[in-house]
Amino acid sequence: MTAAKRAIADALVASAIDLAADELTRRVQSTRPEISPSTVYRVLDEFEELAIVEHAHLGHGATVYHLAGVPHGHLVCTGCGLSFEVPAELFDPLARDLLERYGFTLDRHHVAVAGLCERCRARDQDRRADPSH
Amino acid sequence: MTAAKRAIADALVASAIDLAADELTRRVQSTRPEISPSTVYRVLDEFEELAIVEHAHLGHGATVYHLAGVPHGHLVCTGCGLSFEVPAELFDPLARDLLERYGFTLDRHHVAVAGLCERCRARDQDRRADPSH
DNA sequence: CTAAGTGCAAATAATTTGCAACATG
DNA sequence: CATGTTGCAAATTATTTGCACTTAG
Repeated sequence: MTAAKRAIADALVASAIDLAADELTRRVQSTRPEISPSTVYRVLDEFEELAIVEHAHLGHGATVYHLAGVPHGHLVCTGCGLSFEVPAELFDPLARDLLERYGFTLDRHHVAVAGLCERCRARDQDRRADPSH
Repeated sequence: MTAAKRAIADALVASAIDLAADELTRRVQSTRPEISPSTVYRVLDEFEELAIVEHAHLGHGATVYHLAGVPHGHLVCTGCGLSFEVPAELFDPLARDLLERYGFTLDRHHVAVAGLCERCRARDQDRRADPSH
């Protein structure tokens, strides 16, 4: 294994949450500034083929990556942009339904659904109740 | 209402499926070649604010747009790239769950989940059974 | 008229690719 | 030493923005 791969793997292990390639590159470069973004993308691709890493698409934002082995879905708030990781089992009933009705096999660790978090929901309702709009 | 908006609205009404801004621009330009992509993006934004149009993110592909009023979710096959529209009610149980457990209000018409369609699933299993890999 | 809307070209952002230099086994 | 890896710069794709010009009301 090469130095670049080592550094990228380390950064992935060290981070608790999903990271965009962008952010991952920044972290890797804090130790090894010579490692280029393209290498990060290439290594991530390779890691994915080896099933070491998985990615998900969070709305319009950049693709995020995380170590495989901790399956989880994502809730993305369209109000504030924050995203939350939730256990993959939450999607099991849906997965069963999709398989039965459409023959579609849901990829649970790749799921990101949009909506409003509690806070943004509340703010939205206030706005609707408020006459000034 | 301006000519550009009229043309874009017409193209949206005429298309049965969700379109990327890219494809929508192409269709609009087949009639009015002078209409620029930036106008398409700007008008789509405006239509969204008026709740005439909604968008969804299908995996790593471009954002797709469709007329509001026909709520539906999307299944995106990571094998062949095809996407399927499914009734929004399919996500109601999940929506209920997310609200109860996380206070998260699912945006049903904005949902796109990844997985494998029947055909790609089958191909995948074949590949796994086949010794040549 | 006058503000809103538009075309065009340039700017961003995320990602990919070509290629020559380099490191690893 | 042969091959797989990398860094860098340039190319791509999707989208946004600045700005001068046009058009609808």
